[in-house]
Amino acid sequence: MDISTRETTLTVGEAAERVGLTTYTLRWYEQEGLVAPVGRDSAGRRRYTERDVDWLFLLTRLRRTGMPVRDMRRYAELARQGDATLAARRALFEAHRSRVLSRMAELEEDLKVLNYKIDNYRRAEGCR
Amino acid sequence: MDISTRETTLTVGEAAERVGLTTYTLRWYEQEGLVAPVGRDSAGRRRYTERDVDWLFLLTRLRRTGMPVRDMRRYAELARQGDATLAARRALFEAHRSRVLSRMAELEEDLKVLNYKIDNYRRAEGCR
DNA sequence: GGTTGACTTCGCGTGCACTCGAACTGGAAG
DNA sequence: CTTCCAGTTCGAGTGCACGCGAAGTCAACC
Repeated sequence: MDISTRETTLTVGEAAERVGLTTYTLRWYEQEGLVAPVGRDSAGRRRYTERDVDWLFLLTRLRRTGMPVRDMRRYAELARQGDATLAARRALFEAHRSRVLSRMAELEEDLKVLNYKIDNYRRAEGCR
Repeated sequence: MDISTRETTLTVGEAAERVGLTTYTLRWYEQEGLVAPVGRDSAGRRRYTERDVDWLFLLTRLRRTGMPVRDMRRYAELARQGDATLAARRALFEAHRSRVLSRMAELEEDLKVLNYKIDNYRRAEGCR
C-alpha cells in the first residue's frame, strides 16, 4: 500500500465506526485473513485506505447475508490471487446469491405464519 | 395431557423428524422451557401429540426468523399462562414481525450489492 | 430369552463469531 | 515533562445453540 500518496487514511477506530464493526473485530478479520494486511504508519498503527474500507463494507454485507467467515476467507484468498480468479469469485457470489434468495423465500413463508398467528390473537382478544 | 384418548402420539425420534430438529434438540427445548413437559408412556418415554408437534413447528419458524431462544422461552411462558396473556403474545409477535420485515429489507439491499458485484465480475471477465 | 434398537438422564464438548483484559507503546495536548 | 488517549499484540473468555458420549432401561422381535 502506498501511504505516501496522501490519501485520507483512517485509524482502526475510525474505520470501525465507518463500517459498523468494532476495533476488535477489524483486527480479528485481518488476523483471520478476511482482510489483507493493512498498511501501517511510522508508529506501527493501522491506516485504512478507502479501498480497505470498501472491502470491509463488502464483507459486512456478505456477513449480514449469512455467509460464514470461512467462506469469506475463501473469497478473500481468491481476490488476492488477482484476475485469474474472477470467474471463481463470480461463481461464489452467484452461489451465495441463490442461498440468499432461498433465505428470503423462507422468510416470506415464515412471515405468513407470523401474520396468521397475529390474526388469531386479534380474533381471540376480540372474544373476551 | 390426556394420553388415554388414543390420539396418534409420536416418539422423540418421530417428532424430531417431523419438525426437522434432532432428538437432542427436542429434549433440550423441553429442558429450557420452550416446550411444556411432554406426556410420557408407561415406560417413561416422551409421547408427542399433534398439538405438541404444532407447537414445535411454530418454534422452528420463530427460530428460523432469528428469534433468540431466550425470547422463545418468554413466549412459551406467556402461552402457559393462558388467555390473560393473549395481548402480550400478540405484541410479542408484532414486535418480532417488524424485526423480520427489517431483516427482509436489509436482505433486499444486500442482494443489490451481490447483483452489482456479479455484474462487475461479468464485465471484468468479458475484458480478458 | 437373548438381542436389538430406541429411548432415558446427566453433564461435558463443540463451532462460530466475536470480545475482552493485560501489558505495553507512541504521539499529541497542556 | 507529564498526562492521556488511542493504538499495539497475545491469549483467554463469552454467548449462543446445540451435539454427543456414557451408562442405563425397556418394549419388541426372532
